Amino acid sequence: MALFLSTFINKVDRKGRVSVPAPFRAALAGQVFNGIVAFRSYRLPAIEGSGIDRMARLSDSIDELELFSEARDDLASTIFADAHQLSFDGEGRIILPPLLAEHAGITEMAAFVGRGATFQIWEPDALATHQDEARTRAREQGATLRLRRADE
Amino acid sequence: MALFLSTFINKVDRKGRVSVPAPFRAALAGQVFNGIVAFRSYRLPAIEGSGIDRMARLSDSIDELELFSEARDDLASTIFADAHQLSFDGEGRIILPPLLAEHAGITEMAAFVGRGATFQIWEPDALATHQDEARTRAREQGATLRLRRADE
DNA sequence: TGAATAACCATTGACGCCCATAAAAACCCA
DNA sequence: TGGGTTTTTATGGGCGTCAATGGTTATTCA
Repeated sequence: MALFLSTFINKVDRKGRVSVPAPFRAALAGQVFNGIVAFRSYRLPAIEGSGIDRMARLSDSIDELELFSEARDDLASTIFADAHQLSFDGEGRIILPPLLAEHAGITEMAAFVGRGATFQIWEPDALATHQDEARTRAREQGATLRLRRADE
Repeated sequence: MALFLSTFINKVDRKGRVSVPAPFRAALAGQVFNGIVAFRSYRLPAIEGSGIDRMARLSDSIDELELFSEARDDLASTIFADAHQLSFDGEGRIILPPLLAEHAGITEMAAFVGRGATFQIWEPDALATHQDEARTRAREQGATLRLRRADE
């Protein structure tokens, strides 16, 4: 499974193209679709991104929700209907669809933020604000995580 | 699992490169990514380091939290966004990103401190100060530790 | 035929890769 | 055990390559 780490800030050119950071491209290498999958985050002013492999897993997770439930319905329509397949050009760039760019407030620069199995794309200033809040919240609530054992 | 012991102080050259101590490199041998993962310590003026295997485990742990929950979000953005993959050059060196070096106050020299499954990178003087304090605190509080049995 | 998109090429600056050297550690053998 | 030899580390520097970015031409679809 791909592992996305760190944050990279790249420029959006006048044609709406952005380079996907080389390490992210490397993490996606070998997947059936040569590009990324992106959709609007429904809680944050950001774009959610991942490889196409992850979408298959998401589909499975949602499949496990109760049939005809409202939650399932909402998730399915929010995520899959809104998902864009953005393929790489020869230089590893994607074109940010206006709808997504707008949702994240991206105009000049785009910040690619690793989140482990997925990543997000933010407007750099909005990202800085959000991270301050997230860090504070994580610390205040003493968010902890039990680390899985290697063989678990 | 990698095991990092002892302390090594190496020079940072003008290109920002530092040799990772050979014993640490040996401990990391065989991992999928030939290098280290580093991020700013939350509580200390130091850099936290580990192999990529540990990050993969962290990613799996976070994957078990509820999708799109706030807690998951906060953890992911706090942990992964700030992590850097630093690969070894042919001589076992890494380049310290300015952001990390700055956080730890590292300019000339870097101290690699083994902490078992992980390690830290310090500015040598700051490390000495910190260790004095830690030692004093440990003595005052009579810190003890129950050793796990081998099969526990 | 025009607009949007995709494919192609060009530039530059950073980074990875290679070689060289010196010191230290490990090794070997008498 | 001790002295000498070999190997490994740490460190410094140069050069080629690739990533990021910008622009131009071809191609597709309405």
